[in-house]
Amino acid sequence: MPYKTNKNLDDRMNLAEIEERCKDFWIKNNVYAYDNSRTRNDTFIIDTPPPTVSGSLHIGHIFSYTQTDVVARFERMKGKTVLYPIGFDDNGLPTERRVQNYYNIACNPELAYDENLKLEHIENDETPRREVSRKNFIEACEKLTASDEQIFENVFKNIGHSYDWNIKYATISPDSIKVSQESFIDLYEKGEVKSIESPTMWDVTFQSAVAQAEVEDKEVSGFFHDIKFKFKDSDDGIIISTTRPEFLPACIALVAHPDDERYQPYFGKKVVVPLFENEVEVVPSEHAEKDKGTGILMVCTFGDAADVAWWKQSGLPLKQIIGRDGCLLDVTFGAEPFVSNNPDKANAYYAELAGLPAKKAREKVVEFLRQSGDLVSEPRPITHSVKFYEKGNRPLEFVTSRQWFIKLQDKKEKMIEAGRKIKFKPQHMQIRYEEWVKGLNQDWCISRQRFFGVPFPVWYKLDAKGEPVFDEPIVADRSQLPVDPMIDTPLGFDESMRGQPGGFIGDKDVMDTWATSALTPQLVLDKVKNDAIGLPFDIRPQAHDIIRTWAFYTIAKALMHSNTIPWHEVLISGFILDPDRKKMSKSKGNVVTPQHLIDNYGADSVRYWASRARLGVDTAFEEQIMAQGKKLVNKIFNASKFVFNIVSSSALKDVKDYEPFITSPTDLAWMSKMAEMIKGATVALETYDYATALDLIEKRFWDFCDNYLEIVKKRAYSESDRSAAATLMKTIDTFLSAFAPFTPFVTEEIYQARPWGEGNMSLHNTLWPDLSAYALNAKTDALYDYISLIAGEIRKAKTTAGVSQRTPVMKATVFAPKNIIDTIKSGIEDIENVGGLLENALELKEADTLSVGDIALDLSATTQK
RNA sequence: GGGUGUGUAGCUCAGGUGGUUAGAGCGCUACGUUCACAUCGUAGAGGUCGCUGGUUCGAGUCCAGCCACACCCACCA
Repeated sequence: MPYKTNKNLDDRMNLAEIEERCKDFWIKNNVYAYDNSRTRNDTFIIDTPPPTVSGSLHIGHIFSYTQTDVVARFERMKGKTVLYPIGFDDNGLPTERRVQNYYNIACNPELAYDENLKLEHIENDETPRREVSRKNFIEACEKLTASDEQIFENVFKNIGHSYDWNIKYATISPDSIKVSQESFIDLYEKGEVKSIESPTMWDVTFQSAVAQAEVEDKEVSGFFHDIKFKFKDSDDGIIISTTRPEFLPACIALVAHPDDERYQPYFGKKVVVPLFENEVEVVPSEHAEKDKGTGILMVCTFGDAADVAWWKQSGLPLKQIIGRDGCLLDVTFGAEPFVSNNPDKANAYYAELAGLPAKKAREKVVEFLRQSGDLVSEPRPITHSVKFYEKGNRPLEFVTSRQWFIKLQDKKEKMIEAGRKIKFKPQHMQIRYEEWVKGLNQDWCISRQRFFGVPFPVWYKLDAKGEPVFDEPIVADRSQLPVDPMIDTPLGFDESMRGQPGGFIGDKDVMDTWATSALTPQLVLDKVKNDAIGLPFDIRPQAHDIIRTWAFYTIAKALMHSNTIPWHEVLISGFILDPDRKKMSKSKGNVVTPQHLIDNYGADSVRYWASRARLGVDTAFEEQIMAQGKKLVNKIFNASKFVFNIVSSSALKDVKDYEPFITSPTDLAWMSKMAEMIKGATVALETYDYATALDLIEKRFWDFCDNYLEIVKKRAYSESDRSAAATLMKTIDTFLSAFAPFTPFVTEEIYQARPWGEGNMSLHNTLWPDLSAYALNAKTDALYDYISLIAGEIRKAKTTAGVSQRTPVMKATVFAPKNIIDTIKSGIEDIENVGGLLENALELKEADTLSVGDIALDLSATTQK
């Protein structure tokens, strides 16, 4: 399909029209299609980040994704085929959370499917959530993600990202589920994945386990409670400070440091837990620190991560009192593990607590302690940091449950080694990766007790009593994938045996969303089905906040699956900060969305803004830069239009092969400057330093408009001179290519409207310019600088005199060393033209240094307006 | 407490291997406006390069120590 040209750029520039024309042209002509017949060496592969589908893209996405697009476009123009996929991360908790809020629903897997269920967006979050079946819930997720993804896709197309839209994946699609389940099976067979029952960090709102990487600390206010644990048959005791007195019923020991003299006399002795009256021992352990608080603490199952660690090596019984919903479980004192010297009293207290959320239970316990006199002083307010799921708003609890884990702790060394084989840009981001790996203290919990995600390809046999046999999971055969164990039946079983003693049940959990997004390279390979390519890819662009998740997990999976690194380089983009240098986030309400900026300034200008920032550097959002970009785009358009006019009326109008006509010394000197620019920009782009490349190109372009174009304007219009017109053509062609990765819309429009050249092909399928043939030696090259300087001095003289630039110059003297004078002589006509010099007005005099003086203006010519 | 980065003009940012009067764009001021462009041009004002020491003939640039800000991790009785 040919491009609908705006012939000779006759119309005034209309950004919206240009953008529409280009989008249409690029898509209909498959301009950005990946060519799978090319060799790996001729292919550039990008592991594009699939944005999380959770509402709207914000300007930070546009920022970093555009930087990658510049790289992709450059590599394409270097002659490579670019495998530049696009994906959407639409499975997992973030999506479910959005769906719950958007439709105000919650999943209740007990309910039956309602095929007439109507889903509507509900703004008011006050009304209680409507409960829907698992199937209805998943359908709601599918519905909302589909419309969200369409919006994302439009924005990406509007900003001109050159993805191959044929290679589009979604992490919840059947293909992705298959790849993700294959990954699970592979790791299961390799012994890298295990299912164990153990205390796990648990989000009580989403009622799911979460992984270390998804946890973040938040400062919250709380209270220290000083509680007296009395020795048996004594009024003396030990005072314990705790922030979580509601855990008293689950207390299993008191712990102090072995060297702590204050408590040495008590080690081995028993104390009585207030209210619940069970006896616990005072135990020495390195776990406690002498100079923290009172130096002694109570261990409960489980108030925090340290409790879990201590409990694991203690051999003491587990007293789980927090349930999956964050409320206190129903337990009875009087039998193991809830022993008590006074079960009736303990049960009476506990009956008041059972079913309450932890926070409410805490208040109740404090009230009881106050009454019983065990609270030795009033609670003291403190702020302390507490672990939260990054997307949750209630503190995490430790709940014992059966979860799938991928073994990571035994691979720290290998992971660091792998990280060192990958080049991080900027380099210091590698240190972040290593620090995270070093600090790993848990395996990767990949199961989530949720609904919209990749199911585990696993069933469990039921024994004669109907209890699941977790130690011998039935793993799906690869031929069954993708599989949903809640619907599909394991090989060798009949669906009628589901839930029956001696039969089977499906694993009802889904996988952590990262377990799938850590496979983005594999998802892409699955899509393109080309055996000639594989891991490692060339680049992984991403932001620094997800080094510990996305980069880390992808490296881990590549290592475990194929013992390789997933990519050669990681390009870390910076964040966009708000004008107060604060991180943009929904909760702060300072998020800027992109579409109105594209509408106001044009896609090219927004891209210009993004391309100016260096990798890894956080940047304050500055709309002025887009205005600056718009000026540049306008200038590119107008300068091109001007050159088109000149060329159309010149002798070169119908000449295709114009380059041999570039012969005049000034023009050759200019072309040398252009060659220098291309060389610098190429080197910069090859190392992903697009910002430096843009800077070089832009500076030279403004120089072109301000100086070169002014210098040759007059000569270019003359019938006899073909060199100037040819140089202008070559210059415009070069600038169009050089700007193409940055401002693809305006450059395509101009390229297609050129009065010379073919114009059927997209500019973005042409090759990056090579001007090395024009690189001159420094002496000849300098002619352009001299002329610019002389013209500048004359211009300045006119400005200082406050007269029009049209004012003729009667005399001007250039002082310069002999060799420079010789050079200048070769461009004398251009100097006269650009300066408005009368005949013989220019005088050249020998001197030690180059300067311009004795400028005499013909003021009589400017008196009338 | 451990780690990383940043601190240069009112604002947003550039400033390889240390070298003459420290740069750009925006903003501000003045002037101009020529047949590509007012989404224009020319010129000007504006900086003790976070602070303090050190190395050096010479430091924005190297070293040490501080200060401020941001981010990551850990602790969180």
